[in-house]
Amino acid sequence: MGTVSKALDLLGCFSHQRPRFGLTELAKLSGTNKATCFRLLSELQAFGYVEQIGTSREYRLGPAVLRLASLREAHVPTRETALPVLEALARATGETSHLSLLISGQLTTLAFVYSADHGTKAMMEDADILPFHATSSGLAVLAFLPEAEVAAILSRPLPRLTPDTTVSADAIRALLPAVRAQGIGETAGTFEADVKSAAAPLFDAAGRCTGSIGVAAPAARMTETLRLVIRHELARAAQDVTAIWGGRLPETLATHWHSILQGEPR
Amino acid sequence: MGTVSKALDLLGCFSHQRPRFGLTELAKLSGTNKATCFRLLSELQAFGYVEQIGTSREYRLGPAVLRLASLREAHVPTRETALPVLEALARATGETSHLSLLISGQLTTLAFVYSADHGTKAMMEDADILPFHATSSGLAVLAFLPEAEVAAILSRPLPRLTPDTTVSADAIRALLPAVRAQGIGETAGTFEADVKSAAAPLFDAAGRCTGSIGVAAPAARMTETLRLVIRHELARAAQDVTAIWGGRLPETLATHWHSILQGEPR
DNA sequence: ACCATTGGTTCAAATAATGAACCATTAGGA
DNA sequence: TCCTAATGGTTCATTATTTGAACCAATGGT
Repeated sequence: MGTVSKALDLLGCFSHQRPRFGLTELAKLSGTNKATCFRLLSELQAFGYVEQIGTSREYRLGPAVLRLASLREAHVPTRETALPVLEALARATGETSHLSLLISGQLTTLAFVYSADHGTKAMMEDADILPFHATSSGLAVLAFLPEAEVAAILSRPLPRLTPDTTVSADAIRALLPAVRAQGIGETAGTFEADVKSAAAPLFDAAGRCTGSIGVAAPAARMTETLRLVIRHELARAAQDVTAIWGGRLPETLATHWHSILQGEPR
Repeated sequence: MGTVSKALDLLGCFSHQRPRFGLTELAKLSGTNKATCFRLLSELQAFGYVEQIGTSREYRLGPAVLRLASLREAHVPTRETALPVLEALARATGETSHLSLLISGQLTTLAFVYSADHGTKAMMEDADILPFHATSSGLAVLAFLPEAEVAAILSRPLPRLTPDTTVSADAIRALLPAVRAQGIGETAGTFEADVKSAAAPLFDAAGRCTGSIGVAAPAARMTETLRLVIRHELARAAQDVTAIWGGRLPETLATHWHSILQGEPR
């Protein structure tokens, strides 16, 4: 593995749950030698990608990442262009809508919008990484990924996050044909015990699946009626985002979603 | 130089002016061998920090940078907390306010706010890199940087951007004591011919200068009255941002700004 | 049909990365 | 107060990776 990859691995260690690290701590987590980790961090620090917190010596992400993100959004406004669709989706369903991007084999939350309709709602955080096997977004993406990538993902450990999490790779695989046919993945309590959700895949210009758009609701509110509304709105929203991003739907999906949109008027 | 630094240099090559690159192009610009550049890009691509544009083979920044920025802002809300101050500053002065951060020796625009008061205004872009010698922000920061860093910055070429740009290092140095005493740097037409601007430095918890906050206006509108209003509002705004970020002003500055705020009521 | 340029690849030579052991500083507890 | 056990940071001989000139294949313009 290249040296650069190790440095980027270090950046990947940061998360909402662990936003700062001591040197030894990070070395342990990333599996690098302490001296190596130190040298890598020093280089990242020199460029402002990490910084040390004032008095303590812990490391956290530095301001240089803001510049890159700003440039990326200015040139390829991914988040900005998807937000209006997310807002419409949250409004139409009365539930939390969210959008995830497939980044380097990981499904990363890029944006979300809450609905103001209810006192309770499914909560989300930007930049969180979603497990493929336990989320509707994960299933939606898995169903449209090349077999090689699916195999790679399902060969990793599939942790049990709730009593209902599907932890067998074969069981996950068995779900995918239906997801592929419908163009929508659904889960119930597999990620968070009291949340049910549905999600649809997104595609790039080459027709590759690059992410998903979803809706999550407290289990108690997910009636069959709401479920159908969500499926309807998701088909529309996924088509919209894919179109805005200049993507292209697989033929079969375009057809099936068309029928969903015709058959179940809002 | 470490390999990681070379990879980070590649990321640093991206800008508003040049948001995508062919391989050969980027190799030339970054001064790396084409093979090296390719290998580095491949590693960055594997992690989603760059991506190749659909049909063409050009590279651009990838979506992974969005995740990092999102995490950084969630944990250290730099931009978000400064924006209200920028808005107040733009409102109070009727001109464009902006905030820059010292990142890895470069002064980087983090945020800006336009005023709706006039049909013309000084234009800005996020993530742009400001030349120290030609901007009020640059002078404000230079005046409060350790001598070693000042020397490093002024030893680099100082390009003539307009007929009025100060291009002599000694001439820049001569300006700094006044800026240090006032706590405010000012320029007139040194960056963009028809823009005058003023800026004040920002400080971190250790009292180090980490950026600046400024106001830029079309030269024709910068009367002595407006200039005094801007100086007044800048002193306030810089104190506010420094306080919000948990920074500490140098003693002398705190005193001088206090007198500005007392002496020139709004 | 040609040439110029591009992205991408190869492999021996050169260089940089590695990691066990070490030091210095700090925090906490007895 | 002193001792212990962490921590962040450093060293340097060994090792493995990076490097770059030359090369290839593909594309596009003339």
